[in-house]
Amino acid sequence: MLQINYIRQNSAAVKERLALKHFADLSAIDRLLETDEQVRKLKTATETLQASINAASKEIGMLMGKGEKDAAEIKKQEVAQRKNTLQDLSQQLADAERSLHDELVILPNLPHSSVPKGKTPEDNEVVREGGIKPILPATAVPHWDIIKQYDIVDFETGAKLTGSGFPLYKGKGAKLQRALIQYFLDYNIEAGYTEYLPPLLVNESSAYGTGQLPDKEGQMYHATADNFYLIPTSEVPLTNIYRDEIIKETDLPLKMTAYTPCFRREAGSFGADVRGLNRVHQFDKVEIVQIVHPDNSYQVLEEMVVHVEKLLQSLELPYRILRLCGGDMSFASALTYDFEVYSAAQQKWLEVSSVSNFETFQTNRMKIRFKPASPADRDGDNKTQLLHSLNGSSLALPRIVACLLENNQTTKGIALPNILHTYFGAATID
RNA sequence: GGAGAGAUGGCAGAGCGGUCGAAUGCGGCGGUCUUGAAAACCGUUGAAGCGCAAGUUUCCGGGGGUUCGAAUCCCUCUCUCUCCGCCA
Repeated sequence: MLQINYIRQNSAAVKERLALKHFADLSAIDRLLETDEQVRKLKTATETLQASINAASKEIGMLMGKGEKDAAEIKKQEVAQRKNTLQDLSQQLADAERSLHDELVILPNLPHSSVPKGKTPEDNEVVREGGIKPILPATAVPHWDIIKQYDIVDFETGAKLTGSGFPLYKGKGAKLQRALIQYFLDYNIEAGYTEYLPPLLVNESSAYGTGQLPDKEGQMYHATADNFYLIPTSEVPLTNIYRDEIIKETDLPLKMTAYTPCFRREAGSFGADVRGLNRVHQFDKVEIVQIVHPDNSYQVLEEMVVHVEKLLQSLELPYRILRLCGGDMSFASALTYDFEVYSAAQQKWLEVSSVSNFETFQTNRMKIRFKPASPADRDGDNKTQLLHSLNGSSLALPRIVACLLENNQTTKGIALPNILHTYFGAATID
């Protein structure tokens, strides 16, 4: 959620930034500022009245104490009248505040100055590419055929158990998942991230905190009997660990990692994109999250990008890094880098990671703040400030698996990259 | 699932319907003392908002109510703990 103070002071810039994100209704900003004006007027009026009532109540207490009952009675009547007005005013204030919140919460985050113009994925900017695209034999097939050949993922039985998009991993397929998860976690921990194993269901406040609610409700599975949501990513529980906390500056940065299954309803998706492991309702992902000082967040973002890049390099997969254009970015992000790996058999790029800086968009909702350590070394005061939050996949498994299978297929089986041999307990899947 | 107890500041823990944003202790920060440190002593120390300011409002788990006035009384929800039941 954007901060109203910022919008008030920078309305022209806000409009310009929102336009880059293709936010349709820029006049919403003017309406928002009007509502804000209204709220502040009502607030002043309400509080002045409340102050007079509080003062009168104290007087009544004193009069009662002195035994001057008649004088106290007169005061009571006065207060009763003012309370009528107060009720009216505070109702208006509550309405105005609700409108302000509703108008504010639908605004997406402002894109960073480096975000390229554009509306569709074609407008994303390729930052760099790495790895070597393999030259596959004529007999090469896509992963949905490979998994049948080696009997390692069974979609039909998954559909029987649950529904389509719930793969059943089997034998070496299951073990490959476990090997990748273990490797990714070890890699992240090595880089200073603390491992967590969070709940897979979260309450409404948590889903709201990271921005899944109110607008993306339909994307999550909802356990209605208890009003819990199945997490679409471990970003949700991880970031919410620090909801409503004021963090000591000396404890920064906070670096977290977790493996969890992720659940996505993916309502409305269709077509060739959804074949095999390309898009599923339940998948495994290892996530990294950082909560950092606002001065460092873009440096940290670059570090996270390099972190993920090296991970992909270690898997010996051809990849590219994209800087997403305004139209392709997520609601909450200020700057996003997508990682794609090249699926040689499908002859297309598959997104395997998305690394974003949310600046204060999430932390404002969650009230994740810090108090500057020493007021003396800054010229301003030492008011608590919002921190910046960032996250990225490191990494999401299904498409990595798809590429590993497709790009490494040989007549003697799937030749796994060196780094996985120990984790998997073998060099090939055959 | 059943019965009971509880939720107060970073932590622990008081709190009679008015003088309570809240005693006290610990912790934190600053200082005195010290070559330095410890101890001792002194001071200071919650958050959010409105206002140019003076100031003022709100917050004692969440929501609602009683009252001129609620941390304190009532209702309700959530959570925690103890005991019982069930269970990997």
